[in-house]
Amino acid sequence: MLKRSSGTPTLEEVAALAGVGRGTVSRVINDASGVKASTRHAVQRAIDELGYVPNLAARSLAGRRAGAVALVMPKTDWRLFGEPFFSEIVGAVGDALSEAGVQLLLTLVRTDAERQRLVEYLRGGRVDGALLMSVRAEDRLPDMLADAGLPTVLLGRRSADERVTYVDADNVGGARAAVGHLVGGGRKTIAAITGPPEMYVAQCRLRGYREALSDAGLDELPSLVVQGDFTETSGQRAMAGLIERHPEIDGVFAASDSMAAGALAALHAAGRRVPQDVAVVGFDDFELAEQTEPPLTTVRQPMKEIGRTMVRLLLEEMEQPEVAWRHVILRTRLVVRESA
Amino acid sequence: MLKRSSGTPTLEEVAALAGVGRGTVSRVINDASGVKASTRHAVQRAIDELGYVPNLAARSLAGRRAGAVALVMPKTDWRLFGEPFFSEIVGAVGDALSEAGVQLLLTLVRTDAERQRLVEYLRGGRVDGALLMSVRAEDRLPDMLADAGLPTVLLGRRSADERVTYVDADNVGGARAAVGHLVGGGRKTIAAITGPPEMYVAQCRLRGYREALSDAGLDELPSLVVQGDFTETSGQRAMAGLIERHPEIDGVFAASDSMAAGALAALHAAGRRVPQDVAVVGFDDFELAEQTEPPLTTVRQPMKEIGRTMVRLLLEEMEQPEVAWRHVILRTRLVVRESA
DNA sequence: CTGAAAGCGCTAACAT
DNA sequence: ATGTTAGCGCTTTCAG
Repeated sequence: MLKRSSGTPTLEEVAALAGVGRGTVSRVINDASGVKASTRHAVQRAIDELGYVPNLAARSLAGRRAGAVALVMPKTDWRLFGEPFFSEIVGAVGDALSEAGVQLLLTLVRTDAERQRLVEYLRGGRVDGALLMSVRAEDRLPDMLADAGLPTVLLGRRSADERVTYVDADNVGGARAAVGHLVGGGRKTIAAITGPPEMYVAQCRLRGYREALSDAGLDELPSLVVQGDFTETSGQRAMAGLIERHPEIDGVFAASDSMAAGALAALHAAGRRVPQDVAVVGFDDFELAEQTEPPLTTVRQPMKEIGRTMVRLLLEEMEQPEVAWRHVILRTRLVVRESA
Repeated sequence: MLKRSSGTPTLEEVAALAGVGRGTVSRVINDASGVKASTRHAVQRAIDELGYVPNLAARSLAGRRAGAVALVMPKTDWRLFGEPFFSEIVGAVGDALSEAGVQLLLTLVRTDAERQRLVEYLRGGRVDGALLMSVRAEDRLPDMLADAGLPTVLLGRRSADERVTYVDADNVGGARAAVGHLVGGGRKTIAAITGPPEMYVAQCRLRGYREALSDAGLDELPSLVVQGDFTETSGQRAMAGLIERHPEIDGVFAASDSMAAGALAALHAAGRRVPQDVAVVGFDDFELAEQTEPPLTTVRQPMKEIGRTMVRLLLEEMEQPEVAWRHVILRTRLVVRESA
């Protein structure tokens, strides 16, 4: 960076103007105790007069915290940006960090070159920790960061055997509750529209479906399980196929709200009445679920809670590096929106 | 930040292992010329062996660039996240920065406390410059940063008299072209649905409308100009009112695509045929314009170009601080989508 | 309670 | 071509 040609005042200049030593100024700007009120005021006056702002590079070099954490997201998931999922998480993370006086930095990763630069950036001591969103199973970034000793927290896990600290929603339990709700409503033939099997979250939601069927003593028919990719279109297509093969279906569990919305569309198109003929439940509970006709019953993830928990874990690790990773699974909640 | 307990190797250790001085290592990691290939290799080997990553805080302290720039956006405009407007800009900015080897940091500002922290962060020498999006007229942030000597580039200007470097689209010219298109199509009674008058962009688009009318020798009827707030709902309401007062309207210029879509809805509701009875043109040209029925003719802003230009200006200012601010107004383009 | 001094890890100017 | 040296601005002992 171009030196602000003798422009920005330094701590030393403040000290000189205030007629104290630099140590004292340092204590004042760090709210350290043990400074006489009068000198504190004198220093503060000098700071204001000079418009002094501490140089953060120097500060972190000198051995304290960087005062910032990064929230990393793969650019492939940019669509997330517009979704409540993303904004709620970022909002919650931002709030929690804000309270802690930490600056939030969002970083996007797309190409390998960007990845490389990001790693150097993150490992370069300019952030105190990293929060990673929607990490793919094969992504090694979390390990690289964690191994480098950088406090790292994932949103969601990459596999059952995740070895980096993470926060996740109870996907199994949520799906189980959703399907349980269908069972409780007297549905006998319940289909599932799942997500990509290579995504752990999809596996979990499918497992929940199975467990619920098993709980209810219902048989699982393989042909009742169709794979989607979390998009609305895929849900629609999946449902259309299901209707054809299994006209007797009276309940559908979709592993995402978008797919549930798609399923709804396909059902309407096929002339089925919802929920009279077929009941549908989704997973995620974003605004989408309320906009459908009829509104969808869905499993809600506690976004705010997830964000705050991620920050809490991160701050704790920054405070006191943990030897082991930890994980937190947050409870989900079924939001029933049936007019039946 | 917790010191990575003697974990992370330093440049000095690399030098020792490679059996060279630190200056040499510095040259190698900075791709500086004038290092014998053999020693360069030796150093590289040491770097790999130790897993050395330069400490960025130290690097920026020592006087060079921070290697990062911030893209700041007010959190009030979060909705932008999902919009093509936002993602295209971020994409273009990211690409340009990526080529330059600079890390992009997105920062959100909401509360005053966050603002304050952001200023300290930005002025703290951890970024080489700042790009600001959708800044309100009354916002002093740009001046604070620019005055502090931090290279700063705005997307759009706050007023006619903007004193911070900015890149903007030719809003006047775009609106003029749009309305000119209506005139060319033989429309005689052309209404305008404008944006909030306190937003400079809205003023410019309104001015373009006026100039086009004037060019065509058409009179401007005050009651043909209605104010919206850029949302679809406001466009719909505005159009409904216009239809009532001026059933003879045969052309509509909306200062945003969303409002144009709203106007379209109102027209359909009123039984008007588009574009036979009434032609509508919008401004912005995001996907929305293609999804309406019929597709909207709109003024397209060159998002990619805007993003790249912002980065270019920023990098230039980083390279060589300008005494004066500069501005670039990019041409817009009318995208005609009329089946008439 | 406060001043002085010793670095943090790196770059850059100066020697060699 | 490469080693050496002097800081960058701050935090943090360690004295006083």
